[in-house]
Amino acid sequence: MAKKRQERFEMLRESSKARIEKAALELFAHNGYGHTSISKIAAAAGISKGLMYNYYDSKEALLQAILQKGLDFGDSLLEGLPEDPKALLVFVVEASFQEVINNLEFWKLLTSLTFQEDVLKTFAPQFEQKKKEFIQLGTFTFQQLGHPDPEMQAMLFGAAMDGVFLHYILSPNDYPLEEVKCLLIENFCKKYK
Amino acid sequence: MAKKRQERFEMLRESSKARIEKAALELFAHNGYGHTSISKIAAAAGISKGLMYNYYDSKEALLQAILQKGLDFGDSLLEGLPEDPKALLVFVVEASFQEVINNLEFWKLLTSLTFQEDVLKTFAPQFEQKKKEFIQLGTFTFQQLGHPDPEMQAMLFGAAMDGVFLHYILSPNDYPLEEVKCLLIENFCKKYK
Amino acid sequence: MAKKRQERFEMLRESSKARIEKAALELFAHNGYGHTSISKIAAAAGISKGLMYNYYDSKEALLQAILQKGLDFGDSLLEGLPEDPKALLVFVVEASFQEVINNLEFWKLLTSLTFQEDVLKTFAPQFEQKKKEFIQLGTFTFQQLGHPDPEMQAMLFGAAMDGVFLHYILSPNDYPLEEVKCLLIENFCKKYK
Amino acid sequence: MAKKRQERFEMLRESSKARIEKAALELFAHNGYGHTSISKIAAAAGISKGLMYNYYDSKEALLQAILQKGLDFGDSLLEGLPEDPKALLVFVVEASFQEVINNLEFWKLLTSLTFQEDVLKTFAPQFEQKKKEFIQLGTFTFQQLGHPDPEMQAMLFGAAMDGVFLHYILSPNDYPLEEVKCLLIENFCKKYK
DNA sequence: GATGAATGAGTTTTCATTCAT
DNA sequence: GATGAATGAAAACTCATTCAT
Repeated sequence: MAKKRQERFEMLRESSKARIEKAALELFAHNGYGHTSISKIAAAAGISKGLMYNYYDSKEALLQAILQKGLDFGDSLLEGLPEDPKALLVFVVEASFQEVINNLEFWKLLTSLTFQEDVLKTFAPQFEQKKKEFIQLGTFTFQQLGHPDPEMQAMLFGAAMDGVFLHYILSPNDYPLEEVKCLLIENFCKKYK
Repeated sequence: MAKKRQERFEMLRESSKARIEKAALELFAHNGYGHTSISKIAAAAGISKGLMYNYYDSKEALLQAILQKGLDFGDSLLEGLPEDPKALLVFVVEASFQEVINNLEFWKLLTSLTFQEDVLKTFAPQFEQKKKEFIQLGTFTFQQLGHPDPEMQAMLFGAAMDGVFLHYILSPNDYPLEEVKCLLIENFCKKYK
Repeated sequence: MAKKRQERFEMLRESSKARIEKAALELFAHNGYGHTSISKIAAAAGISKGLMYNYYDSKEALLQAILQKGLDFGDSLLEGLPEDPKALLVFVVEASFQEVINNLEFWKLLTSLTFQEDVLKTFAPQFEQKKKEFIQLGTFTFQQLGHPDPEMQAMLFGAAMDGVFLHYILSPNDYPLEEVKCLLIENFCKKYK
Repeated sequence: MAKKRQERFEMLRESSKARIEKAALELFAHNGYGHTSISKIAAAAGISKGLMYNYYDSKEALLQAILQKGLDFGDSLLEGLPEDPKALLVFVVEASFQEVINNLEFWKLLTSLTFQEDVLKTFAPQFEQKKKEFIQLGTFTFQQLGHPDPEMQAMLFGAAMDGVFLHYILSPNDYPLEEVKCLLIENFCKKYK
């Protein structure tokens, strides 16, 4: 039947796409987007150069596909937040750390791309929106906790997390992530008189 | 002192070498190392492509020369430190923020290179050393201030600063650097019971 | 007769082969042979790329098949000619103009291929033969009409027709084909003293 | 002196550019623009592929440069026209034939490009303008010569010339250009009662 | 017959680097 | 020192063709 064939092709396609995206993410994260050639991706994925272009219009389109997948995945962070402000902050910290641990390569890639603005322009609006939401949530929560300058504290809080992630991403094997996380919680997730 | 580097620039201001490095730093910081061609650097510096190779063996050697200058800072940071632990932390924060403000382009470049391991490999040992010294100083100081886990607190402190710098570097015009700095001092530079 | 080709198309109308040739002719004529990919032809014909290779050995073989059909015309042109020399010339003009109008795309393609010698090399002998026959017929006719240099006049006559067709093919919507045809007849299809 | 060096470089550049344009025109005219790769041009010109891009931004820019040069050259056709209408037509015929003979390859290239509209879009306005001028001149002249439909006659006249050129371009060695030219003059450059 | 995933040779283009002057 | 013409390796991308199903 025709369906069988279509299914088979669908499977082939998905398997190849997955292989390509896996190889590309790995190489992009490790060597940088600019330093990773299609040839290397194809070699790592065990396919020919040309096949990539059956699935993605360009090298950049491949990157976009990888980023989109990662962003879809991370959308769930702000769901199911606790009501209690202290608990909420702790939850955000825990969830964020878990996400970075789980998708280390993706976050490494994303962070490295931050400095090549042109490649990220497609996603810039989405990022700005998320950042704003994060700051707003933080501002509101630090206000509840009695902080005198909740918005700035939210920014500092975000910066501290990003700083930790930066260090962790750069040497994930050595970094005492768990301990730093605990101190981060102690330092920020508390009543401010 | 940061003045050292400035002096060096002063001395070379009129020389081709200085013009090359100035143009290169600007372009590298703005457009990225990989996206900046020798042609553009030469044009911006007002010299010929060939002359570059009289001074530097390669594009990477030019980069290394630029980076080398940045390493002077760390040395000067740890000079003339106050005795008092609280004052010391405040001093380090103030000096670091000032350095990043003064040499924004250099730090933007350095941060962007963080994710191109190969390019930085020459400096990796030096950076590791500086980082260790910074952590040791922090550890000692937080101990003096009575923190129960001074080493981890030093790491968190360093991460928070780097996070703030990261955000500032990415949008230097919008970022409320001064306010965040004050909060950073309030949050970290204090007695811990 | 031109009907021959049409019949052939009728018979194959529903078949994949006819759909392929129809789509290919359209695309070749509009976008050029070189700029038309097999993928686009297959998509336009509603078949798979692979199927094309069941019918034709290569892209060029497909082109050759399309061109072969056009050669039928010349054969039919010289059938049923009037005896009277003036009437004969008028008949040739009318029939040729009608053929170009009816099969505009085919003639557009053929003309554009004129400048890609390699592609036409298969047909070069056939074309040469037709041209020679046409010139001979013209020579004979202009002789009957009393022209002092009938062969050269035949060549000029053929060139004038081809020139008109060239202009018409390049902007079929604007060109005053009918008026120019009338003048062509007036200028050439007459007694030369 | 600096001037000497600049002159020397200027000469080098011009000589390379001339070699490139000569090779390109030859190959474009013979094999078609699309079938001629940069590699082949470079090989024919005895230079490296890369050098082309020192002088032209792209393959298309090289083509444009070649076309522009040819058009500048052909601009002089309509200068110094005789007053007498018959003599004017003869003059146009003679000058046009001479131009095509002198720059055969250029005209072959230009004609072949007529069917790849996209490449010519830069020049389309210029061509339209020239064509219009030519038709207007012809219309006016045939009117002077007493032709009842001078505009259409001008179009036929232009078509006849283009047709002759087309045939000549396609087999320049065999074509009896001189004789056909004489007949063209006899047929068109005369009083129409 | 029919499909479309997969291939790989070929194309345009970029750019760090060399070198004759 | 200084120049910029010239090189060539490598990059992104295209597409006719093959082949397992």
